[in-house]
Amino acid sequence: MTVQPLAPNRKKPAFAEMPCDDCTVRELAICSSLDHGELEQLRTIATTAEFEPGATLQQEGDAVESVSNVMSGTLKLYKLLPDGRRQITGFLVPGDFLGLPMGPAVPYAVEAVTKTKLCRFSRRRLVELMGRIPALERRLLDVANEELGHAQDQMLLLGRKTARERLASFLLDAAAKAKRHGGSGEVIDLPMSRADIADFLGLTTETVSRSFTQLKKDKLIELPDPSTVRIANRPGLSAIAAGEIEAG
Amino acid sequence: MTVQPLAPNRKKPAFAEMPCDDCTVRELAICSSLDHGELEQLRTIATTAEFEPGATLQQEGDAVESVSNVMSGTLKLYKLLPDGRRQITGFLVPGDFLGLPMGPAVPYAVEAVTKTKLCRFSRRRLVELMGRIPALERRLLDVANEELGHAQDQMLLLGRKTARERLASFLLDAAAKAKRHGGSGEVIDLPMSRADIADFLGLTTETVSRSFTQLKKDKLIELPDPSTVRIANRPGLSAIAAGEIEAG
DNA sequence: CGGTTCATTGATTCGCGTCAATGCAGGTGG
DNA sequence: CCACCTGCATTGACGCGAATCAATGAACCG
Repeated sequence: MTVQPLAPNRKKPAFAEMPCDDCTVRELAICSSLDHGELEQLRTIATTAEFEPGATLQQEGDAVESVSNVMSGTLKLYKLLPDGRRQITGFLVPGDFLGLPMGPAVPYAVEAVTKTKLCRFSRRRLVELMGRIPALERRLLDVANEELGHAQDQMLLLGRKTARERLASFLLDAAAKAKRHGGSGEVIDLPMSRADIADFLGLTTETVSRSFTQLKKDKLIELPDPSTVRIANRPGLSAIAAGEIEAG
Repeated sequence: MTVQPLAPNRKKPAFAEMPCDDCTVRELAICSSLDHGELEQLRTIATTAEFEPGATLQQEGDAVESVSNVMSGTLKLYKLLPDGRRQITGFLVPGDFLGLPMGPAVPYAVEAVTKTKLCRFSRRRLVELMGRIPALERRLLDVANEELGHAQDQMLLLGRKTARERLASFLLDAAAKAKRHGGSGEVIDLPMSRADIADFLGLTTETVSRSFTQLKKDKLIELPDPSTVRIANRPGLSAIAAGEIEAG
């Protein structure tokens, strides 16, 4: 998951600085739908940017000037209520697209969980490109459809699942994501804090922690350290995540 | 429980049966992006179908053969857990598009709340048309983006809002929807049961009912009958929905 | 080393769920 | 026309799962 260091680029065409050939997430990102010529066009409007953990990329309501592919690192998207209650609507990992839903203003805040590198496009120019490259628009529609599916799963989780079921679902999703990026599917690295997990699952840190302990006691997972989880009993964990178990 | 279309149109071009000129939701539906010639093309692949209240249009996991515009009536989309817990992910009203996210199988069940009329297209042929009509694809992307925005709002609601706040949010959304269709924005008709509202808001019917009573007591709404709500104090209701109020 | 942040665990509270009863239409058949 | 359902909304009594409040421990760091 390591990426070679980059010079700080700003607005210059990033031809030399951003060789797509070296991009480790090209097959996952929206770029995967493009042929060589189209990729060349996209490349000319792309720049890179890097953020440290905790950095705020944008606030809810900010004007959207750019959209991005995540090249490395992890981001969190969240919404806030006036009194500070927070709901994290998603985590973005390498290959994910940042910028949906596309509107004049972003409906959520974005913050870096780990050191994160983005491949950025001007939103305006991307829209222009979409007009000329149907495959790009199609790909974006596919991504939006995927996101919509995840969002609906998350609604079921937040509206109807117990704390235990929520955590089980989260861990399985994380494992699936990790697998897409060369992970084993058994061992999961969780770069985000318990508070982040709680705000994603609609719980508190205490409840998340207790649920971890509970899953561990039941031999469904192992917890070598707080940010590393090993799935010890996948069928059991899946059954809980799916809501197939009566009691705990 | 399952009801078939009343007007059994199958494959015939529905020129006579579905005169778009008479369509009252054309300006709201995906059709709004099309010029006359394009509308003509879409019309040739459209048929209509009608469903009685309670009719199941499709089950979660069914193969997708068609997508639709809602012409009249109300639909609910929902997901189920094995033990019967249900999460309604959305209600569709006239002008809404049924079929997102577009995949090989629908990730939710669809049921008619009231008598409902659909303008239906073969999914396969719509995808073909999308290839030829960029505006159609663009419009669908817009719709998907809109849906994504709503989904994220709903995640905040389900994960972090109190029962009272959830109901206030729901009523304001319903009022906004009604206004798009010529309603006053003050009086809301709720065709769905308390159980449906509960399953949409991640609550129980009892809690929904108690929250109604509470809002009524606080003079924020009036409730002439269970399916009719009048907003009596919009600023107050908005403040609650936004989570700006300390206590109840 | 003190200071800070974060995860875990325990004790207690509370909002909402569960269980139960009542009321109120609307439909049906005698 | 009325007796009797049946389904839905409302209300009350009570219990539980997760939140809140609080303390401890572990890792990191200047």
